[in-house]
Amino acid sequence: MIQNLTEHDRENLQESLAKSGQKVTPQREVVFAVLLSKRDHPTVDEVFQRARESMPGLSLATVYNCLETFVGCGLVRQVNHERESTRYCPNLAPHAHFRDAATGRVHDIELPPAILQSLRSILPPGFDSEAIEISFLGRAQGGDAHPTL
Amino acid sequence: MIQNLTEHDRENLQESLAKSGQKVTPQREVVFAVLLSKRDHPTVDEVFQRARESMPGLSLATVYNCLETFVGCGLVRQVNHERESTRYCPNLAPHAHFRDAATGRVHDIELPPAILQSLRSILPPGFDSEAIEISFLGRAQGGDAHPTL
DNA sequence: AGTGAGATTTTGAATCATTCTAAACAGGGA
DNA sequence: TCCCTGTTTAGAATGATTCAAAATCTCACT
Repeated sequence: MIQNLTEHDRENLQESLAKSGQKVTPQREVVFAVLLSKRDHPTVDEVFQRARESMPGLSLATVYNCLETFVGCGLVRQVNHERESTRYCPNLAPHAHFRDAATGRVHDIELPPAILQSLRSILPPGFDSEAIEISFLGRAQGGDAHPTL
Repeated sequence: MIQNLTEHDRENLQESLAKSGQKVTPQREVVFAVLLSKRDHPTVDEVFQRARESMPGLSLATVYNCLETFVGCGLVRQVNHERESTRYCPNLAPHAHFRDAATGRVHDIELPPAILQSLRSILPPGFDSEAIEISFLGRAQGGDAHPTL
């Protein structure tokens, strides 16, 4: 069972929602509490299951709504920005991707080995990485970074 | 219309497939050619549309198969590893994610500001990034990086 | 207490990418 | 030729997410 929000967390929720002109609702409180009480990067469905324990009538759509709202006002992060169709590229050199928020286009960004190295070094001992994925989200003024390679 | 593979590209295809005991087929040639001829990170459906121009009978399932095969033998990269359900986390501090391939669990990895800075610096002029997403895929020996925060 | 506007929630249907299944097919030995 | 195995195909099935419309709630104003 999910415990209630602390005074501090409720205030935080209240303020963040207020900034985008939205209100605290019982559903939002429960969903937020779920997120805070077990920080294991739950899926929407997991949040739904857990939240239902304290609010049985809660609907899945509401969980989607709440999460979208939270992400919108910066209370919560989405682990997987890129939920559109998978894309493929034959560029095998290590590189990052830049998704232009305006056009949806994806550009390759060259990745210096030094950076790759320093990234690997931030992993705590015991963590072995096979692949690193780096993607920027933003806006590109000009044309292509790597026109067509 | 997609041009044929160059001698060199066909050899590359042939060898890579051979390594995992697979064969070159007309369908695979076409799909590979599509990938090489316009490097704009197409979705499966875009690949399908383009490939159909030179091979009208081609089926969508085959495109999925080919792409999976190519990724499997390292010929092609998938831009979006994480195609499972979206996950959410209330950790707003800048951090990377580490997905344990064995358990599917996602761990937070602290991200030193210096690294974030150097990452931003690799963007060519004109590219303005609002968000950076970094995720490792690999195996974790021990327990959690950030047990429950 | 009553009314109305607007936001929020609910239910269930719809969408869309992806995967699965089963049948047809292709090609290379025995 | 006949089988064996890998590949392709069409269409059904799955699963996450979104949408639409009706019901409900909140709160300001009366």
